[in-house]
Amino acid sequence: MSIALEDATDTLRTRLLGGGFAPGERLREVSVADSLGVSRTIARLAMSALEHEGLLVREPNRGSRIRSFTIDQIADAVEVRGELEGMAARLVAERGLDPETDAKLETLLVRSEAMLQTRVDTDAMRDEWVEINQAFHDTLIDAAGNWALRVAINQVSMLPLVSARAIIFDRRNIDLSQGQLETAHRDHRVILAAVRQRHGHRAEARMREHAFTNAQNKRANLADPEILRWARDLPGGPLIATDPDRPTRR
Amino acid sequence: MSIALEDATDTLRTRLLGGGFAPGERLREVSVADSLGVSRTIARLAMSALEHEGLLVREPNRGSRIRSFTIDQIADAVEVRGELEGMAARLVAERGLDPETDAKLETLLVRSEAMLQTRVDTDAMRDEWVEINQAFHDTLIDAAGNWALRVAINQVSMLPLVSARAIIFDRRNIDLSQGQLETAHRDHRVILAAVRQRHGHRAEARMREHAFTNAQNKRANLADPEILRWARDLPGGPLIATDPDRPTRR
DNA sequence: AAGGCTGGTATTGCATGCAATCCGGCGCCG
DNA sequence: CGGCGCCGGATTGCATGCAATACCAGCCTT
Repeated sequence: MSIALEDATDTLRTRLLGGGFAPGERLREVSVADSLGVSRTIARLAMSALEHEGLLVREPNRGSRIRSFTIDQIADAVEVRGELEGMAARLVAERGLDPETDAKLETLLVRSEAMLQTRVDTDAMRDEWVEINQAFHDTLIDAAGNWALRVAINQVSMLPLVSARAIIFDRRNIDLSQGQLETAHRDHRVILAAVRQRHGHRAEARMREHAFTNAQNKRANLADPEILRWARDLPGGPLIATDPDRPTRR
Repeated sequence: MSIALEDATDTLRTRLLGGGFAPGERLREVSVADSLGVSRTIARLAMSALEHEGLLVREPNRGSRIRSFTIDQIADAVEVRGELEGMAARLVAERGLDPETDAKLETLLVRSEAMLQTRVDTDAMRDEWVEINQAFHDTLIDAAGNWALRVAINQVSMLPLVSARAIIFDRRNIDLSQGQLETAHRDHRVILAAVRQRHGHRAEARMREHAFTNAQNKRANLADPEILRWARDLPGGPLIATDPDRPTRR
């Protein structure tokens, strides 16, 4: 991709995930092009890319609409991600961890532990936590050395609130939130230990559970109207459908 | 997508998978456009779509090249498909099979059994077998009712020789080939039985094994130069890299 | 003679213009 | 008064033209 197109795609994606448009809203090429300051061609290509990513649906001769996602769809996708990452963990365990990857994962976990010594209660800390979490998952996936697996995970992670970055912090109840982080961290520890011991099945099972917990938390959290309201500030949050059975139409 | 673009994309995809271009070859927009009888715009969009599907890689300002796939990459992708279809089988088992789906799967298996009464040794029969096989897998996946799972499977199945359609028949040894079909069919029978009994874990494990066997067969078969030569007639066959370490350059 | 630079050519990247299609409103006819 | 058909505006679909960039060959310099 060229630079202008890539910029336009990124900007449009961010705008979509950030709630620049209402779910179900129809996107007209000209307005997209104008708002991005590019030509219709570029806007069209960017929309095409986002269509492939699953954020837009294209209706022949009618242009594109924004997809909206139900909480169940999101949780389902998280479970799929868990299945795939479970496979990644299994593969790495079976094949063995090379020293650099091992060290990298260890460093990440040490950083997590350092953070957990205090409470993760500032935005900066939350951001750092997200980074570490993402890096841990990515490192493990890449270590599996299975290209198709990488692609599949990227595909599902593209959906809103599915990626390892999408962590919902409950600001009302810091203790609860902190507890979730501690649980997640323990999972990471156990997974890494299992991988080191070449326990493929255990690594897989634990990774799956790790994701399943996440999916269940999302289901439960997003059912809470107040948490849902916070979640709308997350990337993709605005795309959560309020009423699953009646997708927003114009 | 519009009609001209869709046609162009399909044609180009078929041509790529069919070996119209050498792996690693650079595709120039004008030549693609001319050969498809469309404008550069459409050619460009079609190439962009195939890039998202993973068949092309785009280098900035340098256009697109055809990806080539090593046997290992293909087998890896088959294993990923197996993992995902295993999940699908598990979900269906846990959630229970509705009567229509049950009947549909049963019908497919009965048809398979009828075919296995005689030898599957004509092209027409092989095609029918492929259809049935594909339908069985698709039905099960759709029954899982997990959209992200569907998307992920479609994504990996797009790669050459990965989909449930890509069955390599060894024409030299009909007995061997017939034996593979019988094994595959027994797998299907066991999977359906496990699903009916709501044995999620068993259904998953067997489906995974089913795919793993397939992946192993592909690894073994494609190592055989003669089978590899036949495989090149399958969709995507020509994209199999002969020498993994030295991707074809112009 | 070898290496670097420069100009030309081929190719991609982007914008705009024209044609095809669709949607909504109005009028006509039953 | 209601339904059907036609027409105009709006929007997408597609093609072409121009600009930018990268590749390559030949020359000039050292």
